[in-house]
Amino acid sequence: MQSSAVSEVERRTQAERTALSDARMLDAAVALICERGSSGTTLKDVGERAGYSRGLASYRFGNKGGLFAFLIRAIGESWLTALRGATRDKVGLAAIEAATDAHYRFVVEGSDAIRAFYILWFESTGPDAELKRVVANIHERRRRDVVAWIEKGIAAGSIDPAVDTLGTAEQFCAAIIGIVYQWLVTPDAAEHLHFLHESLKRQTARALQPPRLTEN
Amino acid sequence: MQSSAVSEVERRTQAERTALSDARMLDAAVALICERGSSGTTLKDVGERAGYSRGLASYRFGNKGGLFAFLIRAIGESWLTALRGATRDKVGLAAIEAATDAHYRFVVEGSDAIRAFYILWFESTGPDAELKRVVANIHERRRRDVVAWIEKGIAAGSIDPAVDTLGTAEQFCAAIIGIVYQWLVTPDAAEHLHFLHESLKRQTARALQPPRLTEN
DNA sequence: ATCATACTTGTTTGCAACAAGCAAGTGACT
DNA sequence: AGTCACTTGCTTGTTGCAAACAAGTATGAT
Repeated sequence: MQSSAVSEVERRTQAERTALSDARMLDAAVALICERGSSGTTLKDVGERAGYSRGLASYRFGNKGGLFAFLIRAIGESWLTALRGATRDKVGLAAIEAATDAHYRFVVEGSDAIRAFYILWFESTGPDAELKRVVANIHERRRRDVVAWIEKGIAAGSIDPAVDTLGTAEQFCAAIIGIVYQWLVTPDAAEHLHFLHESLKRQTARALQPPRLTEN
Repeated sequence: MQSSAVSEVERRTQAERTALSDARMLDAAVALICERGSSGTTLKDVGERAGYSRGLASYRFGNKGGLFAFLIRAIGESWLTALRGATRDKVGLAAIEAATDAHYRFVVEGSDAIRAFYILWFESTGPDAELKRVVANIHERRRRDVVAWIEKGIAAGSIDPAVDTLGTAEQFCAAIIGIVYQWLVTPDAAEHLHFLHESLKRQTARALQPPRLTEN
């Protein structure tokens, strides 16, 4: 509004230009991945759908792997922020339950971006190097968060110290992945997704508060 | 050995020829997928690595999706057979535990084929149509098996009839998927994989034999 | 000998990847 | 403030490669 308010050509700084094209290409890529899958998404289409030339996505991200890594990073970051908000000040089972709820909401609400995110996530199982590293990194961070919650719960006295911390955390993360998988292949079953999250909370609660040992 | 035993060119029936080339291309594809991922695997390389021309894989399977569907079907079938053997005559928790053990062994032993199988499995999360249907089908069959085991366990009196049959089955299948994911991204941790399977058995046992209700 | 089926080779099309050019923003010097 | 050299965002031209299909050759069947 400041410099040439009348001119139709809005003047932007270089940083703003890239930020804008990045954002537009992110949207375009998300839409394309949801529509055609990641292998059906071409760099050409990403650039053009974002309103630029066929070459821009290629130029900016180098190759398909670069684009995908960018997407995972960007969406993953926004997810991480949301998660931190949801679990702030919580420890132990309460934190895990809050995180599970947040995950459910995130999946249901953010739909398209999250779907693309997880499609890429699962794609990273092949030996595709870069993407694999990024995803493994996020996954590891998740696991560490869960471990920390359990340990703080133990310290606070709300969780049995005898609990297998690492094992439970891994089980929990594995279950989340499994749930997401179900959602991806059966996207319509929204209520079903809710059920699986609830069920996971119950199972984790049981794992963290083991029944009093019978003495044989 | 029958017709021209001396001749170096062994005579085969047409059926044998295709069976042989199918098998060789399956091996080649498995190896390539493990080495380079599915997107890095070309039909040309599959044909040539199997000892044929660049065009054979394309001719036989039509397109990449066709090849992948073939792989999933072939490997999935062999897995299903192994599973049926392992759970024969078992019901309830015993069947589920046997199936879990069988899954663990299958993954550890069959390594390369199973890895390729699951890499493709996870890839099928995108909207790639054909592969997706095949995988969803196998997944559904698995789930139904688990439901049947639980129901038979209830009928046999070894499982509490109040148990949420479908929910537990889905939880179980989701956990298997999650475990496999872990293995794919961290293939070296073999003992870890064993732990996750054991842990899943324990959790499922708990879910199926809920602690006697406290009466509040 | 003929026919059918397995397999190969030729050709087209489309994308990825890179290179070279054009355009828009930035900062310094007057 | 104006304009000039430089940097950075973006586009267009080109090459190589794989998918997909068509047309041909060889091998087994009858």
